[in-house]
Amino acid sequence: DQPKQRKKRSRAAFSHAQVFELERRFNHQRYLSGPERADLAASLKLTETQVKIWFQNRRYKT
Amino acid sequence: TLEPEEEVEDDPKVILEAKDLWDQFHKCGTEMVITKSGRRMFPPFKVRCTGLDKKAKYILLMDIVAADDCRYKFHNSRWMVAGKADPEMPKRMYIHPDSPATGEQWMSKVVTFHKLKLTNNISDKHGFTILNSMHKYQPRFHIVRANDILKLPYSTFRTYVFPETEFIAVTAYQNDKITQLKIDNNPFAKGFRDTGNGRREKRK
DNA sequence: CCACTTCAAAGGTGTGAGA
DNA sequence: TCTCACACCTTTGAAGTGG
Repeated sequence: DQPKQRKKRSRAAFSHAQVFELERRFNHQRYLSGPERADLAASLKLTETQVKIWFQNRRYKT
Repeated sequence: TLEPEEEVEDDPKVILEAKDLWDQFHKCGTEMVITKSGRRMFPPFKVRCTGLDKKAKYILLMDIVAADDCRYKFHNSRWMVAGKADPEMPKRMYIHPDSPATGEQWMSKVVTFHKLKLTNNISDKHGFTILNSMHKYQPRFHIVRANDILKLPYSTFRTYVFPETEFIAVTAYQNDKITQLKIDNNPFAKGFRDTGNGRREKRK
């Protein structure tokens, strides 16, 4: 499914499926290489920056 | 006991978190609200585990079973038996979302079941725990040694019961003392506390 | 990359009315 | 007894800022 994007300037909330996949990958590797990040971003329909920041936040979060 | 699996040495011990709080509620007769859309428990059911095998994988789960076969009513500020229990609801197990995980992982943190929700909706599709209003229930905690969730039904359960977590399911609170305990301790109900700082006005 | 912060959206409380 | 919309809170977590 799609991330919901409405309004001007608001917080993007990733879909359940997107988080599930991100989490699954994180469980396997805490760091992503450039190409890996690009692939994952494309398959999840997220920007590379979003994936990068997600992993960064996820690592910090305990 | 009779698993063809590798030798696993464990002797699990489980302690209930926030026992003091549970005791306060239990003393007054704990009530848990059930709604169509699902309601969390308060106090939240949390446990700390020790004595698991660090390397072995475990599935942790909960269920909530009838404490007796009675229906209750709250009369004259007291819970009284009001006849035989209604037909039992479909029985559901709540598997902790982190399952399966290693003993080391489980023991490293408090195991929380706050995502378990209670409902009175017989045709619930969310996997919530379905209960009968005005009936008494006992939550149970289970540890199962298993690496695959599909093997669950054939595995050996180790079951732990904490009597102080017993409660009566209600659709609206009956005992004012319970309502007050919830308001005083549940952060989400902070808006109903009558702190001198005159937010909310009158209370009876 | 990490450390922390920011700040809406999401969502959990009991209420009190009306069945 | 039960249900539902509120008002009033918290928690969540992507994005911001600086190192």
